[in-house]
Amino acid sequence: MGGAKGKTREAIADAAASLFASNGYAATSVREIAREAGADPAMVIRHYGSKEELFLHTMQVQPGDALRFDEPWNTLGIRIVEYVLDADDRLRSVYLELIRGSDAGRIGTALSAAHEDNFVAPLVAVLPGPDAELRARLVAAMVGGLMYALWIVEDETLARTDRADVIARYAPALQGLITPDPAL
Amino acid sequence: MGGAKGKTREAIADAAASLFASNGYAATSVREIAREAGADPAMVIRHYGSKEELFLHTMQVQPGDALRFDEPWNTLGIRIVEYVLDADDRLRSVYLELIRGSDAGRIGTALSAAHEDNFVAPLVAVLPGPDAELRARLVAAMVGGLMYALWIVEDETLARTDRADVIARYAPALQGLITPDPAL
DNA sequence: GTCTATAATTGGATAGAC
DNA sequence: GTCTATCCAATTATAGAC
Repeated sequence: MGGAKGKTREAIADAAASLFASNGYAATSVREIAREAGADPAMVIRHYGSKEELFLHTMQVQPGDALRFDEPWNTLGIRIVEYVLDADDRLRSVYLELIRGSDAGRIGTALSAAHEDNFVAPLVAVLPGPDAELRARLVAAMVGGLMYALWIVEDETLARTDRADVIARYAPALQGLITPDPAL
Repeated sequence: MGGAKGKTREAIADAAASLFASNGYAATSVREIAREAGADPAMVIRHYGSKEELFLHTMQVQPGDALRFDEPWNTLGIRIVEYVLDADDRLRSVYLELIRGSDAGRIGTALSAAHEDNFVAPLVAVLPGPDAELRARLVAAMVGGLMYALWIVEDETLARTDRADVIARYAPALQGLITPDPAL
């Protein structure tokens, strides 16, 4: 882990990230990754063992991508919606490709882990009140729903809708699960 | 369209539906479908033109699967959540495989169409009040979120949670978008 | 560490006899 | 309508020279 030793190794990872993001897992070949990286197909396997390993190594939610759940609860719904709306292309494609590849055992596991680590667990940790775990899991589901509509179904009308309007309508639904409901 | 003429044709469709549902699009081969149907691989192509055509022909939301949107609005949120929770294996796998295959052009289009025809359009038609289209699209997103959490991520904890509790927590969020908000 | 060459499979789809 | 035989393209992954 140091210096310029793994130059081609990094080039392969970069090329893979770019191609997996653009064309998806199935449509990206090891040959194509090697060509893009200026390396040899054999090196791709030599460095990462298999195409799936390389995919899992590359398509990960980075530490910097994580949403902060430690600020005031009464605006958390808004911040969560903004997190999805403001996601950059890389983060977006990571989730998108994990979802699309979720039938392959390891990739499905990686998606479950990302969902659990990045949304469910932090939410469970901060949510006050009863049924915290259930509410956290349903909030996480709603986040997934926004990703689903915008990134998978590609609801263009929704994507073109004024950002503030989407937040004004969707965030309260999240907030309703975040703020403990005395009546329930 | 009658009689016992297309016997193998139907056998192929049935085998394809079963295999696509169990193993997904990519992992299912034309040869396997033929074997399961007791037919010849060539017949699969002869009848349906291509594997993708067969997939699109097979993995469709049937008329009987459709949710009714014409009953009283104040319980629509509950009925929508129940629709997802009560979905049978076939309907579930149709959505699941459309989502997973959504990077292939035609399949992605089919998913968008199913989403639009089965959720967004009927909702827009019945929702009263302002921003009906935006609210309909966000309700559809929430439905997708529940599918996402239960079927793609396979949140086992959520799946094991008491049905009534899930409804009690998630349906109000949908209902909040369905019932016009005078303050907005 | 790197590359050439190729193994070993598998896939979808077609041609043409019956 | 049906089946036999096969084509052709593409894949991941490996073996072994340099």
